[in-house]
Amino acid sequence: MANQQTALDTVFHALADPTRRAVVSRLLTGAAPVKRLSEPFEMGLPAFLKHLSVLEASGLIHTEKQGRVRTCRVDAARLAAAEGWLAEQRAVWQGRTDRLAAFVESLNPPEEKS
Amino acid sequence: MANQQTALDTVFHALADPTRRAVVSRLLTGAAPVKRLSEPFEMGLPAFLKHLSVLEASGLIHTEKQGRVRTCRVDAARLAAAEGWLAEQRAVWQGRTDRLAAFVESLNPPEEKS
DNA sequence: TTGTTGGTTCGCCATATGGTGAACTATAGA
DNA sequence: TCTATAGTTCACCATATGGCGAACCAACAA
Repeated sequence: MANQQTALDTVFHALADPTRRAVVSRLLTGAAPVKRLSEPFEMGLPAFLKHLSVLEASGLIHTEKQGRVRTCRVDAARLAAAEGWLAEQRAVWQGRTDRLAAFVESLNPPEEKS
Repeated sequence: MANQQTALDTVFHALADPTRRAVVSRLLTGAAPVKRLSEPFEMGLPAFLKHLSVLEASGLIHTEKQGRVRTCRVDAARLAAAEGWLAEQRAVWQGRTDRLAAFVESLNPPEEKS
């Protein structure tokens, strides 16, 4: 699972940037070539390509070159991995607060609210 | 919402490190003082404190000092914010694939599978 | 009062990140 | 064939990150 941990590292790191989150959001509505993706942003292409490579290294997107255009598409499974970790954590926390609530109730039996 | 975007930046960045994720996980089972939290890790206290301050800056944890011990506790709402963004994205993607499936079906009417 | 313990601060270091501009390659189209 | 376009690579820069050791402060305990 050390591998998985590294995967979470790179996925969360990739998402920790508004440009990259915007790209992911955009790609979720459909694949797109690099230039089209880069248009909404102020930065130059080299900087934008770095963002793309961070995203690709994280597995959040895959790219494929055909002729002179490179098409990018998102890998929703990776997003799900991040969401999964968070859901796990929430489950732990909810379990704890549920037990806490039960404990408090056991100390202080709930009154019937009329 | 620019503020929220910044909040997502810091939350995802905070989660992009195994040490910090472990601390969050640990704190979800209950509050703890700094030293106890730091014990499982190899690094020195100064380095560990930096991780804590990253977590605190992101709002994922809050700390409070009483006497000479500083107690840390998690803020589950921030975790939920990150999970919320991911859930939103998944909804977009699912909406798209649902529409895609509908479109494909409209082209190629489904056969009744016996 | 004198240790010991929990935490903090400081200066330092190596590396990673996020951006730039300029030069370059390779394909598509006229 | 010529040219415009999509993308890539390179060298460079400023700042952020993640770690260290050493010195330091403050509070509890003996």
